[in-house]
Amino acid sequence: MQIGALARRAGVSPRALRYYEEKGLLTPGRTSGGYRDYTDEHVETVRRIRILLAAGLNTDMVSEMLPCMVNDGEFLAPGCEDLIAEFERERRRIDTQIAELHDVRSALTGIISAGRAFADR
Amino acid sequence: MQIGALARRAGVSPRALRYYEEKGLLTPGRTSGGYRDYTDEHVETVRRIRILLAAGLNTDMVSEMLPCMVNDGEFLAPGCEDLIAEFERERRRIDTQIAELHDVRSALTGIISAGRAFADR
DNA sequence: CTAAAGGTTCACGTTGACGTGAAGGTCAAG
DNA sequence: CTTGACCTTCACGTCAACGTGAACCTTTAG
Repeated sequence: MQIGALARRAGVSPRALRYYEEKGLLTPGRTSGGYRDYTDEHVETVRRIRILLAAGLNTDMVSEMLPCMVNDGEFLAPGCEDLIAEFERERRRIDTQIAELHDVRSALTGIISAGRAFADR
Repeated sequence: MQIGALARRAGVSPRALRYYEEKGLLTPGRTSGGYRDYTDEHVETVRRIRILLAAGLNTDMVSEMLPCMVNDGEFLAPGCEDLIAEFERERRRIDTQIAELHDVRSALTGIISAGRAFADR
């Protein structure tokens, strides 16, 4: 599969795929002509990358997590044990972020309902 | 209160306070010498700005929300009614973001627990 | 053989929320 | 009246995840 096909299937730009490779998140094969050659597994990998990036992780963190993700969250390679502390830090960061988002959400809800009450008067 | 004092009380840099002013989030008075002059209310305003920015809102959104925030989330000025639709869009964005964070959080938890099981074997 | 579609590697541009000097003005203290 | 701490306004630098050409190569179809 060429880069354009993967881009369409994964819903990202070819540029993004080249960027992920540059950051070590994706390692396609190469054809004799120098074209990148992707497999079906890469589609799933790209989906995971997008989810992790969307949650605010950076590419370094994603590159550490990907080899530790198999199926629905089982464990994979030796080497991942050393990263547990880092993952726990990241999880705390996410908990903090979720809490902050909840605060802002309720603030927004307060403004919205107050606005509605005002408009419905 | 000068900019340095507010910076210490609010836990931000003087540069950030000047930036907030440039973006219309903060409007201090001026002394005869040209120094910015802040009041105690500005401390609370800065705290709100930080919370909103930390939740991923941009300065434009914050500048629209601030005048609509009074006390613990009551309603304030006329003009805020027109922004309700925008606030609802923002709230949906936040809901999406929270869901994404929960997904990544459970993925992290899966990896961590699998790693622990592996280490405890 | 040739054109078109899609690929390749640079390499600079973008956006947002600031950081970081540079060059100089203000003000209370000694 | 001078030092030192603090302030002022430019104005360029940073970082991350790409966007956007430029110049060129590969592959398939007619």
